Parts: sequence; structure tokens; C-alpha cells
Amino acid sequence: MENPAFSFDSWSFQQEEEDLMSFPENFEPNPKVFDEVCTELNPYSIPVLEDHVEQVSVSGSAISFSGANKDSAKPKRSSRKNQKNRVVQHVKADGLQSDIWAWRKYGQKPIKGSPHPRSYYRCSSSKGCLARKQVERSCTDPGVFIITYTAEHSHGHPSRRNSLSGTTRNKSSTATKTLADRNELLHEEEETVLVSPTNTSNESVEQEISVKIEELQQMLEEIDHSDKSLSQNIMLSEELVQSFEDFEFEGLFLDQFPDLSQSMD
DNA sequence: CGGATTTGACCTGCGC
DNA sequence: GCGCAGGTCAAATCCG
Repeated sequence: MENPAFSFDSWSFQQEEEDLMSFPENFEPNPKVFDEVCTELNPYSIPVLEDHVEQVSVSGSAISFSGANKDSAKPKRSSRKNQKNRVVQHVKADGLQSDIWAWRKYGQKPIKGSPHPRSYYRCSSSKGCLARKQVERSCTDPGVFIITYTAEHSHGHPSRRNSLSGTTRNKSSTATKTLADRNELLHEEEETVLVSPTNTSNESVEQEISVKIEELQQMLEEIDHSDKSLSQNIMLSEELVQSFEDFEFEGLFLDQFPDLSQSMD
């Protein structure tokens, strides 16, 4: 069985980086145009911190999506005017992997004056969802990605991500994943646990979660502090992943808290 | 075989 | 009206 969420690995992200950097080495954008585009793409001068994502709404309402009118007839092609209302995020590389939605890439275009192409994604969690996402590398800081969300999701959060977020599809087997990837996975799963209702009466579930977290943390410590060979670390990591698969966090939560996915909206 | 990605073609908005 | 640039479509291709 393959865990879909586990397809979020650094390898595939590196592939995306390669894709984004696929312009000729001698590519030299017009300096004037380049500056103008950079100013346009990063008008907020938001300081991007590690593990921190600033979220900005062009319409002035943070976090909320406001681009599409769900009641209006769906045009065959979206109007560029509609995209004045959109949410822009400036994230570092690891921020691209913290997106809970499943996105499907439907296009990539070189942007005039920018050395980096822009990738276009649509939500693949639900058929008919109008949510869109654009990912492009900042021209002022290649380590920063500018993510622009347009329209809003017409459905609740997916129980599992079934695609990649700002990345190409996974091309490697689980055996080739790095320890950093596994740690990233653990962080994501821990975050999933932490969003559970705090006043739930289901103590047995909470206890089970607590025990599981402790086990996983111990396993991580073994990985981090041991001087084992890489292959041994990978074996430990595989055990960690299997542990997650056996536990089935989200399935458990969906069974115990059927309203959770909606309340997260 | 089904789902995701790639990529050239096409459509639309906007400035001149 | 024309041309450019951004955004989307869809067939081809890839991959598990």
C-alpha cells in the first residue's frame, strides 16, 4: 500500500526546482523590466522566516478567499479581472510542502522579465472545485516562492492529500527518501493530531494519540542521535512510516470526529 | 489502466 | 484593431 501523503518528498520538490530553473544559463532579463516585475510580484516586502508563512489578501481580508462567486455562472475561462482578489503567500522551500490541499498542475508559463516560469495548479481534491494556485520563484530571493491562490475551495479539507503541493509527482521509491523527509512527515502528522478538538470526551482516543506520539518521538531521537549507517537509518525510517500507516491518524479522526474536516474550514 | 504532468495551442484582457 | 502577455485547455506522455 502506498501512502499518498508520503509522496510529499524533497526529491520531487527538487525536481520542481530544476523545472523552475530550466531557463538557459545565459538568460539575462532586461534589468529595468526585471526590477518592475520583481516589485510587482513581491509588493509587500514581507519578511519570510523559516517555518513561517505570511498570508496576505490583496482584497484586504487575510486568509479568506474572495476571487470567485460560487453562485455565478462559471465562465469557460476565468477573467483576469477576477484575479485582483486573491491571496498571496511568500514561503520558503519547505513552505511549499505544508499545503494541505491536493493540487494538480495544469500549466506552466515563462513570465516576461522573470528568469523563473510560473506553474499553475488547480485543486484536485474535488471535481468542480474552482480553487487555483500559482507557484513561482521570487526573483529577488530564489529561495522564496510566491504562491497565489485564487477562488475558493467548494469542499471541505481533504482527509488525505492525494497529490503534490507545488511539486512534481513523486518519482522515487520510499526507500530513497531522506531522513529529513521523514522528519517533515512526522511534523505534518503531529500537526494533524494537534488540531483535534481540545474538549473532546473521547479520552481513549487522546491517550492512544499521546502514546503514539511518544513512540514516534523516541524513534526520531534514535534516528537523530545514533551513529548508525544510512541504511540502518532508512530501516528505522521505514519503521516510522509503517507506524504511521498502521495508526491511520486521519481515518481514526474521521471516524471519531466526523465534523472535524468541516470545522477546519 | 487511471491519474498526474508536460507542453504547444488557444483564448482573453489590456495597452497603445 | 492589433499585438503582447497571462491564463487555460487538451492531447500526448509518463508513471505507479
